[in-house]
Amino acid sequence: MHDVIFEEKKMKVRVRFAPSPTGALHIGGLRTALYNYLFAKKMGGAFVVRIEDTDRNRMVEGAERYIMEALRWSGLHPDESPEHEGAFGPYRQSERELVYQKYIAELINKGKAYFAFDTPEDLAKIRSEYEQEKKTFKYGTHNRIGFRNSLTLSSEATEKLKATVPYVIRLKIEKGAPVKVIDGVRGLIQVDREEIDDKILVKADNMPTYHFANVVDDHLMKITHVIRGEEWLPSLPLHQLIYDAFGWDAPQFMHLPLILKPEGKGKLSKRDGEKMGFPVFPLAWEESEGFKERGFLPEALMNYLALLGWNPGTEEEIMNMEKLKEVFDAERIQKGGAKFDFEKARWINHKFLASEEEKSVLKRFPEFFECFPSDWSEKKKKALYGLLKDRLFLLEDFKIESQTFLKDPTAYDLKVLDKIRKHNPKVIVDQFIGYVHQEIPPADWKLNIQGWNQTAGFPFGVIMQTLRLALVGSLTGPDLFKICELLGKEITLRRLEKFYKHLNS
RNA sequence: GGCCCGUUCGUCUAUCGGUUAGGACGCCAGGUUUUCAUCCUGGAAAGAGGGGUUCGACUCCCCUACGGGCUACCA
Repeated sequence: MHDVIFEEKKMKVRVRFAPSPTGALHIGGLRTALYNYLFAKKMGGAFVVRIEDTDRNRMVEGAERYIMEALRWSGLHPDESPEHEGAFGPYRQSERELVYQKYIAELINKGKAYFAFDTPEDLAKIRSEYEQEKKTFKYGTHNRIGFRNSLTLSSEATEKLKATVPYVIRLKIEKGAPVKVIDGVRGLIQVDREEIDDKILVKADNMPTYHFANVVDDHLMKITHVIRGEEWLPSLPLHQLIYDAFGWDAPQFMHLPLILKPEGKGKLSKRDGEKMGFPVFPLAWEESEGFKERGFLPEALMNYLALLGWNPGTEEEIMNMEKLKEVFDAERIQKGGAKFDFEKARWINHKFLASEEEKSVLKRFPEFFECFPSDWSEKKKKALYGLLKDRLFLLEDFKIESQTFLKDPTAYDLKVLDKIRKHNPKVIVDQFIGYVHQEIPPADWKLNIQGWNQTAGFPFGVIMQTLRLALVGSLTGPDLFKICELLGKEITLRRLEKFYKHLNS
C-alpha cells in the first residue's frame, strides 16, 4: 500500500538526526540516530546531524558535546554536522536566525502566516476556562477573529503594536479538506483541519518553534527522508501544511515506535534504569553510568537497538554494523512500542565479546583491565582474559571474575568445607603441594591423580573440590589446572599452604 | 476530555487468507565440564474480546477493551 514511499528516487538520499541539547542522549534517541544512519548508508546517502537549539531556556551546558561524543562512540559518524559542516550550514539552529526570518517573511507576504499579540497569560487563561468545560482550546479558523492579530486589526494598528508589544507569528490554516499524510511505517493518516490549530511559527523572542525551523531546515538541507520518534506523528499534518504553505514538496516520513519500560507501562525513563540497575545513556552523564562504562561494546549496543523495533526478516540476530548496513530495510520497522530488555542486551554483548579477539578487546577497552598487576606481561594478561572471556556478559564482569587470580582467598566456602572435611583433605593438599614443588601440574595431571588415588581411595570429586577450595576459596571459576598455571608456582604453593594451615586450625 | 497511533509466548519478534503459529532472550530439564559459568540438546510458553467478509482468518473490515503519544511562545 505504501510501497510508493520506498521507491528509488533520483535524488540522493539525505537523512538527518536532529537532537536538542537539553541533556544526555538516551537510548531512544540513539536508536533514532541509528536507524537514520543505517537507512542512509543502505541507500548510499548522507547522514546529517543538526542541533535543534531554538529553546534557549532548555539548553544544557555540555549536552551538544555529549551527543556528538555519544554518536562517535556508537560508530554513527555523520557526513555533515556542526563539527564538520557540509554545503548546507550552519548546522545549529541557533545560528540560522536570519534564514528563518527570511522564510517567515515569505509566508507573511503570501498571507500564509500572521502576527498575533495575545500574551501567554491571556492564552493560559482561556485554556483553563476551556478545560473546565472539558474542551480543548484551539486557536484557529473558527475563533481567531476573536483575538488581537493582524487578521483582525488594521495594518496601521498592527504596525503600531509590533513596535510596542511582543508578538508571535502563527500559521494561517485555511478551511478545507482533511489533511492527508503518509507515514512510511503506518500508511495513510488523515486529520481534519479543524483539529490543527494556528501553531506558532516564530516566538516572541524571534526564534522559530520546532515545527517551523524543522520544516525550513529539512527543505533547505535537502532532506529526503525524515525518520524520527512516534511522538512527532501528531504534528505531521501540521508540518505538511507548512510545506504546502511554502509550496514545497515534503520529504518522506517514518515514525519510529517508542521504547517502553521493561515492566509496567509507559515510555522508558532514566528512573527505570536507576531502579532496575541498567543504563539508559550511551555514555556516563552526571550521576548515571552509561552503556560504555558498564562494559558494552558499541557494536553490541547498536545490534540490540537495531533489533528493538526492527528485524532483518531472517533468523539472524547477531550482526555487526557492516551487516546491519547491508540488511537494514525500513519497511520492516515495527509499528508497536517495544519494551527494553536488559538481559537480551547483555546476551548480545556476550556474543560479541566471545567472538572478538582477546588482544583486540584488551587494546580497545583498557579501562576495564586496570586491575592487572603492573608487572604482568601482555601475554599473561591475554591468557587471563582468554580464560575468563566465556564467562563475561559485560566487560565490567571482568573485575569480579579476575579477583580469583589477583587476590588469595580470604575465606573458604563453609558448606563445601564441611562436606569434604570427613575425607581428610589434608592428605590431598599435602600430596598436591608435593606435585607443585616439582612443577606446575600439567593439564593431563588428572590421569596421574587417578593413578595415585587407586591406593588413597578418595572420591575424585572430593579431590578436585578440595584443591579448588584451597586455590580460590569456592567452587567457581575456570579450569583448575589453568588456574595453577596462571597463578604460577609461588602463588599456588602459598595458597595451598595457607589452606593447609586453615585445616589445622 | 479531544485527536492520532498501536495490540502474536513473560520479553523482542516471524507470519503479508490455508503453517503442528517459527526463531531469539529469559525460565525449566538433560548432556558436556572435577565445580560454577560457557556450550549443546530438549521442554513449557502466544494471536486482547466481540461482530462481520470469506469455503477458510493471527492475517481484511467494524465495534469494544486495554496501552501509548500529542493536545505549550518545549523539542
